[in-house]
Amino acid sequence: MKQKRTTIYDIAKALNIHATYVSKALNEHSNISQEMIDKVKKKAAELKYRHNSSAANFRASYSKTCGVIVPKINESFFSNAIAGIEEVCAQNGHHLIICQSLESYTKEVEAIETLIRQNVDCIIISLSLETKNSNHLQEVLANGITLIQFDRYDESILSYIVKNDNREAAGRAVKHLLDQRYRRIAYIGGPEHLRIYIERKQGFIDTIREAQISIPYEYTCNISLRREESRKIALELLNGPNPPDAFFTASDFAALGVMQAAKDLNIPVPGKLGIFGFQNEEFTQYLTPTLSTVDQKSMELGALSARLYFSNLQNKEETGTSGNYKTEVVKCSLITNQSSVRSSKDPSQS
Amino acid sequence: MKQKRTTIYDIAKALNIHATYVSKALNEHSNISQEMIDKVKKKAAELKYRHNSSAANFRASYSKTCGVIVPKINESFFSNAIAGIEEVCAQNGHHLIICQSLESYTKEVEAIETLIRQNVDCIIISLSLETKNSNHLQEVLANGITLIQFDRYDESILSYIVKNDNREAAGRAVKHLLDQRYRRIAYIGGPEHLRIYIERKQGFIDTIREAQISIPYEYTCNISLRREESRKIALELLNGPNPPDAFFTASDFAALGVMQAAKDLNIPVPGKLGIFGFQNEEFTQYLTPTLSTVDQKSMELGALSARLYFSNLQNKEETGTSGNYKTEVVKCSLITNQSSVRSSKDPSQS
DNA sequence: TTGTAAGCGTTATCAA
DNA sequence: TTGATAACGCTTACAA
Repeated sequence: MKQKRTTIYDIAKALNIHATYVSKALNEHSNISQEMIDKVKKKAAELKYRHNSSAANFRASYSKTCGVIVPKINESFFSNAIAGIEEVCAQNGHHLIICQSLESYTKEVEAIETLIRQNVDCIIISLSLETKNSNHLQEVLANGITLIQFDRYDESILSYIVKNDNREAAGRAVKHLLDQRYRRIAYIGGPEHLRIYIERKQGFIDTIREAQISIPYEYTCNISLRREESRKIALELLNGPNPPDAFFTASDFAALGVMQAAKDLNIPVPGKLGIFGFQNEEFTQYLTPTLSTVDQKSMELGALSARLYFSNLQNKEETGTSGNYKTEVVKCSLITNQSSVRSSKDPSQS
Repeated sequence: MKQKRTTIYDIAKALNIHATYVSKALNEHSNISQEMIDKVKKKAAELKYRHNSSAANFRASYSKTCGVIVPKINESFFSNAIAGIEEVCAQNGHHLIICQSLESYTKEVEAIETLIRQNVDCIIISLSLETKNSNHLQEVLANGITLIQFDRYDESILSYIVKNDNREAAGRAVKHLLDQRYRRIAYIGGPEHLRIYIERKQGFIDTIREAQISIPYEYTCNISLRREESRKIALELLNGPNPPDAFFTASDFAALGVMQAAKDLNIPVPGKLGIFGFQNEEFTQYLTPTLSTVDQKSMELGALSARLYFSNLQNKEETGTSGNYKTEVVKCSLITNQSSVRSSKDPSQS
């Protein structure tokens, strides 16, 4: 159906030279007269020739394409990360094939399959919440494809990892809450088969311990971090015999649930309840009160992931050896908004 | 560097049959004994064979890939649209190559070039604000690639168009403001080389006229719809001799600017000033007051764009003819939030 | 400086 | 039922 596109053969025929030579001319190989180059290029333009990357890539057996798998494209953390990846890839003449796992392990496995079939040069992934098994990641490596995990990673896999200083950042957030005279701080965390949630929780626990405060058993929980689920948990705790006076959550969506719960119960934030999220989703700045959160630098996280691939690539070309896998850490910054900053009049509870 | 992947030749060698036959067996052609199919598949699994789509696609001269170009991946309207596109494409065994124009005409042209080179089967695009010229879109068609424009489209190009009922939706929004007893309604619109901004403005003007109200000259403007720019304009109008009592804007970001201006001037919203946006960006629901907006059904817009491609594809296969280009219209729904709903106590100004 | 051959992995087509 | 050939468009290596 599609009309045939112009190929180097068409140009060759028109100029009475060999196709190979056209290819060389277009690529400006040395040993080609400038005259010829100009002639070929002119004819190419005339015939509206376009380099067929898919043919060239096929021959060279690479695709100049990076596969990206994220749980959800339309979640600002991920769309920012993708924006960062896209920019770096574009700068390096690579393209992006994007898949979403929708937090499903099965879909994630399918996406990996697809990308391997597609012959992508590297796969940049942030794992779904459901992913507990890493055979599919092993497959990526077995196919000689560079694997880069960002944010939600599996430590048991030999790959590049780009992550935040989760433990430290969580610690700083909790420290901030303590400084604001909150004392009964609850933690809402994520599924702990994912390392980042262990790290964030650890930051929480360590910091509380350092302050020589004990944490009631029910003050820490691990959930799937959805808004509604978090709201329910917050309601339970706040209605309980020993309500917390602050929440630190491993996700802004969970924090949103807490905020909702506070509204349900008419508890003033930050006066009687401090809230600190994690992720720096776009909406945090629009809430009333604005939500304090940990800025994960999502765009930078994405960009760094891509850069890691390209620097490794360059290294490979120059030295013939692939660099060692390494873990890069992007330092989070705290965004202390209204939800966690008390005025001096606000009472500390005890 | 990359170790060679298993091909059908490897399987053929292992089984002492011809590669062609392996291909047929894997594709379960008729005339192949079930026994053979099983044998081949078993060996394929054993050797960890993976179909090389890029080789197959190259041979078939299609790529089973859709190119997507949006101004900004990380703007919820677009990331939702992409999510919709992705889902439909995945269902149909197609992949997505995603580019962002960052609202730059030059980048958009480059992206088109890239996608043509990549041999994508279709291009789904929402134009950059800078795009006034459509030669690059013409090129897409000239290369036999299906073109689908959504939201920000150029009417002069023969392509599929997926858009909202912009004029009607704008009319309904303005009608709502009138019903809420706002009378001096200003309009902040976008660059009018893009049809959608003409349409939205027309909806505004028509509705105001129908109500037999006259619109002061300075009440309508066309800008690039950025928050700061809009805020400045709103400040000017609100500080002017004849301040508006409501704003209808062609974008939520512009509405955000207006809201900011109202805060700057301590004008109560919605009491003294009504605001109605357009786009249904995620943040609108988190503002205080929540922002009324026109829900463009971004995910549906994206999904429909993709579906249009696949139904055309099917049609082509079945009848051998490509269907006529058509324009699909997605009906917006009004989300009337707090920013435009007055209590009965609020005075109408005159 | 220019030309030729070969091959990347797949599959449609024709032959046995 | 199985095998062989050729082709998709490009580029690398080598020959002239």
